[in-house]
Amino acid sequence: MFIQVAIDVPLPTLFDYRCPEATGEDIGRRVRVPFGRKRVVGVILALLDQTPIDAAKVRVAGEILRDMPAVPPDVLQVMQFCSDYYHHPIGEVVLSALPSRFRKTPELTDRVRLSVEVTAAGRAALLAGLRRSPSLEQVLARISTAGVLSAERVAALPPSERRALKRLLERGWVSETLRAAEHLIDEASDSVDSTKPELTQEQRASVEAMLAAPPGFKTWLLHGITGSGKTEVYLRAMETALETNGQVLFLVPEIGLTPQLESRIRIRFAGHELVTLHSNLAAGQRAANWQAAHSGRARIVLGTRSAIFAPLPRLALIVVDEEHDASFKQIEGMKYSARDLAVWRGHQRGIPVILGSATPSLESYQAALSGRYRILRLTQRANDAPMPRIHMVAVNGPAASNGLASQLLDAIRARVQNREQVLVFINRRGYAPVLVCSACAWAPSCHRCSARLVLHKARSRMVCHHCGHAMPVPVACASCGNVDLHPLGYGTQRVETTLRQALPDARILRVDRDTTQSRDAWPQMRNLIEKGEVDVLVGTQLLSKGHDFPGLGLVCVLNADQSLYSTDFRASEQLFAQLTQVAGRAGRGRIPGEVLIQTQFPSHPLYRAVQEHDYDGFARVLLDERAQAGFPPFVHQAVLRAEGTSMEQALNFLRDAAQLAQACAHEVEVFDPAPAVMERLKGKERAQLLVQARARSQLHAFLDRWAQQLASARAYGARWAIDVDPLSI
DNA sequence: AGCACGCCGACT
DNA sequence: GTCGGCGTGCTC
Repeated sequence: MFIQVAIDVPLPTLFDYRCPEATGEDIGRRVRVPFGRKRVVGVILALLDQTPIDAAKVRVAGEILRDMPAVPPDVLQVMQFCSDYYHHPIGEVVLSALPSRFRKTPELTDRVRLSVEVTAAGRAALLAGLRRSPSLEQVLARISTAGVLSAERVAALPPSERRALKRLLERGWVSETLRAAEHLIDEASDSVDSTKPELTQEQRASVEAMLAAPPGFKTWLLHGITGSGKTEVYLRAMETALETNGQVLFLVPEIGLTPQLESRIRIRFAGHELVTLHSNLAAGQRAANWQAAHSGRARIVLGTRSAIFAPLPRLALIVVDEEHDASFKQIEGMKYSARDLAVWRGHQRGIPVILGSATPSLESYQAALSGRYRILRLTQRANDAPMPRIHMVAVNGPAASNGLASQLLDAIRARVQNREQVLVFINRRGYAPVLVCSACAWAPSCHRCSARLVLHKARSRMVCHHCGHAMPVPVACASCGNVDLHPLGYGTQRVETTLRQALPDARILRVDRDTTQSRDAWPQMRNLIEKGEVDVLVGTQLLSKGHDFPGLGLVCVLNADQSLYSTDFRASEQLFAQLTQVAGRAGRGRIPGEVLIQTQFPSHPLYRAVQEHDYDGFARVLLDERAQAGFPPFVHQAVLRAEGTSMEQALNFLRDAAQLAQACAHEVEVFDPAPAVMERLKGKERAQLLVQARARSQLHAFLDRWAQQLASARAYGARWAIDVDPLSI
């Protein structure tokens, strides 16, 4: 008996091993195998009676790791589909979709351990004191101070303390099941009414439409304006799925940004176990949560894109919230779209999928227009709050009064005096994007990337936003020696400085990647915002996503115009979505919301559409343009990306690839190889080649042939990968 | 990707 | 004479 094993190497093949003990039960299980001169862990994908591999080459498999549950067949099928569709090596797909715990070679004694934390009973015991068992008390106190003792630290405990931990577990003073947000329930259940809110008419219509649909696969596009209560519709649909003992997979762009959503789901379904799956989890906890999903114990899995690979034996519903968000598309490694896979998996399992957004992607919207998805609309805000009023503030040239037009400063001042909160949104961090020589226009740039270094005054450094490279701020021009270097343009730091000068008494908080780096920085900031201890928030897109700040009355948007110059055909779609989302943060409480967009082009059709909250009209205009110009969703694209130490390497490979493509392309348009928009990135020269076709089937028939030829083509030392359905080209 | 083998330049 | 550069080739 032979087994076919997926191994974490960038090769498009499985590897066959002799394995007499393997049975059908072992498909999806991990196995220790010799590979080259190493021993690695792979996953068994198939059993074979015989192998076409040369008998002398076939080696004997090691131990099958039966302590872990097998990856179920439907998940293996999703992985196989990914490998085929995205042209990514099967071994990397399988192993990268598993929790990291399951990827590496386990030691014989290394079982997955759960993180532990002190229970309510444990806290009570600790308060009462454990005079007769000092060692128990000591360990209990340590876990209590640590909050959570990670699986790694549990494993590292000395034997005596391990024994103590075992007794604590037996007494129920410490619990093994880690529920990171349990405290949220405690906190929130005091203040939040958890009864179900009344549905608005539109919400009820949406819920009823879903209930009335015949069981089985269907994709619903829930198009609900900001504040219209999409979440409540998800919750009702989840209720139905949970009632019939099903499991729900709930995908979000990022976890941690909006813990309100997590606590809301936990509160509503307090009787059902919820686990999260995302990259910020400790390895042990992620493995434990994966197992909870696999066993069916976890009834709700709330996760980011990689959670699409979670094993869910009784999966009954998939929700993709903010489906337009670009973070559902992985841009490194296997470049999959979790949103598209969600629809595939819904079809595979014969269950409904809900894609929700205030600004659906044009792909999803077109699918709804064509009848492939069914659209559900929420056009009214749930709590009768009016939509924010949006005004354009015209400025002449980008450098209006230190970044902010006086009209904006006046409006901010008025709101702050009125004890309302203000959000100033600028999609660029740092102080100024360029530091330029006033004599010869020289500006420091990154030596590893084709990008200017950004001035970070707070750190006194020049920083590359692409590779992280940082250097001291130059005192003189490297080209002409002139000492008069001045910052050009505006970032969050500079706007913060301007605001501090203009509003010396206001409490100003900057929220960007620089100020939220540490793990609990953002939760603390959110706490300050919620308690009303912040007057003005200055931040990047971190602040635009899904938050609910009831005290927020005014949103100011500063450098939106930048996107109007972009060559990316998706720039308009994304700018409209971003402005709509950020505008949606205003006036969610009792305060009527207002949005001021500072622009040089106040009558630009995009701004008009944002102002009129006219998603449908604008989406149709964009779709017409896309149809005319032959862009997605009316064509299907793939990009062959290559990188090397020189541009010639990359281009030579792509020129050969283009020739191969011409030879086997029917109905497929092959463009010329060209340097990437970001020619140099992290010290690598990059180029790309676009191919597109009218029909998805044509593109994929072509890609199958082409990828095979590319595998044996000369690479000139370049590295390459195919990006199917690229988001940016 | 790793990690071998393999064939040519500067060092104890 | 050896250490070490990265070019090519393989991993069941």
